Amino acid sequence: MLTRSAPAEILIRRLHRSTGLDETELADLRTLPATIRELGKNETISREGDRVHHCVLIVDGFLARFLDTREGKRQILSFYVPGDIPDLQSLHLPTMDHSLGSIAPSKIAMIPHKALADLSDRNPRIASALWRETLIDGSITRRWVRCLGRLNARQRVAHMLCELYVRLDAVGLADQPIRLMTQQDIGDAMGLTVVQINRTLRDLRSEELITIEKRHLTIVHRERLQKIAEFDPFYLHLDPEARH
Amino acid sequence: MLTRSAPAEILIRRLHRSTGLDETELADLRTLPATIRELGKNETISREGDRVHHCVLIVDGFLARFLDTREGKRQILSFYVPGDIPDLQSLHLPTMDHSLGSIAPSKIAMIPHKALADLSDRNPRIASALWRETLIDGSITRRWVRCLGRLNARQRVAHMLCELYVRLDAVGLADQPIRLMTQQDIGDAMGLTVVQINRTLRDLRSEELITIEKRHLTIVHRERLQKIAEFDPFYLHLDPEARH
DNA sequence: CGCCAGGTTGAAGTTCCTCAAAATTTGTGG
DNA sequence: CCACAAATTTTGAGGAACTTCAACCTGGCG
Repeated sequence: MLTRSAPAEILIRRLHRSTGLDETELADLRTLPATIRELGKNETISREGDRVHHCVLIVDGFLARFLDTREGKRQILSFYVPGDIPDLQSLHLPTMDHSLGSIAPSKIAMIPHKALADLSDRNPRIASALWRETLIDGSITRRWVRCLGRLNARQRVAHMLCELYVRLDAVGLADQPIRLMTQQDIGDAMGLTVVQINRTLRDLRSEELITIEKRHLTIVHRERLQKIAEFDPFYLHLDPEARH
Repeated sequence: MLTRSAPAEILIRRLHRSTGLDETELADLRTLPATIRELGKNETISREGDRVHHCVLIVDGFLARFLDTREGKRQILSFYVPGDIPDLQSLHLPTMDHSLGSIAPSKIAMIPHKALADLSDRNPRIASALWRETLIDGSITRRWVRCLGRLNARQRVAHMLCELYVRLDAVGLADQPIRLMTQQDIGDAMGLTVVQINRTLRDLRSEELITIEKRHLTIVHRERLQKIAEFDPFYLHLDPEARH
């Protein structure tokens, strides 16, 4: 059970923020059964083609969805932060069309599909909130398409950092410097090589737009970075009432 | 009303194929009100930031979702073919986070959100079928991320052509040569310039993998083209029971 | 028949990749 | 807490893939 457990509270806080539903309406989430799992770095949770029976709620760490190419190159499709449920789509499409794994030591709660489906049937508001989360995930993926298709390395990296900051900030994790994933992971996400990521980060640092100390990122000039990246957080739909 | 109209039948056939629901279960779709609209080439239906109140069902033609960059570059996020509802997400996220427009003369049916929402409430099977469509759309977008991030021009174009073929085939429109969008549109979709698209298509033609006559595409060697593109149609989730 | 969107080609330039090596950081066991 | 191995970051040099610019075709349509 998630009763008063950290996972339940994370999810409630998250859905409260994204949908505006109050705690009473979301209290049902505490009835969800869940198995906690601790993961090291680079552990795969599910693979393309797998049939899965649980959804994953991130309690701590970073996960990523990814696809591989024949020559062993990896493309990360999306990063996920605490409070995210990266494989919510598996509730309706249980055969994975991509893989899911950790890119940092992480803690996850595995929630059986059946429990989530039953809860959704009982509680249409929660069903709707989960719907919404999945659609926002789609919006993020579409931004990445634009990012990969039309921005250069500098803009892509800047965009990724802006998005990461805003998403972490939304769950209260951007107060201190942000622990970054490896440059290889950033490259796999932005469709670039590690070398290029390294040079781009060096340039952003030398312009004093960001600092990185012991792998921890601080954004020094958020406005300038956002301008470089053409970043507008609207696509994250963080404010349920926002009208652009 | 969509009663026995072409739009209703297109949607019923489409959802029948993708979900396995039979005609009786989907008959309710005929009660949906709809306004038919004819579009020329390159007409915008809705823009990033717009608040919309209808979903669009494609009856004939091609639509595309897209995002622009500051310098006026356009990134197409996805192509849509007859039977698709490209903006189903607007039912839950009514403020557009991207734009939608035609890339060929097209015929669309505009269905009011309210009617679709009411029908979904009344008929959970249809609700679920629509859910599924949206999730498949997400799967397609994720493939495009991999395509843009990790494939070269040749592979990207091959992938796009394979996907277009299979999606059109699924609605019975791939028997004759396929009327292509402009090379500019293909470039905007694959994150490449027109020039590069032109050269890539020329190469694919000279290898006799495809032929293009009067802008109509025929895939001569589908297997070889799929191999080049690393194309596996599973991600389209066309067969509701497929397990990879 | 002539206009114009769209297709085609060449040449030069840029961005990013590849390969390779070295420096630094992180993690682990003693 | 140190020493060592492994992982990650950093830098350089050369090359490939794609872009940019600019011109010239082509075919469908009024």
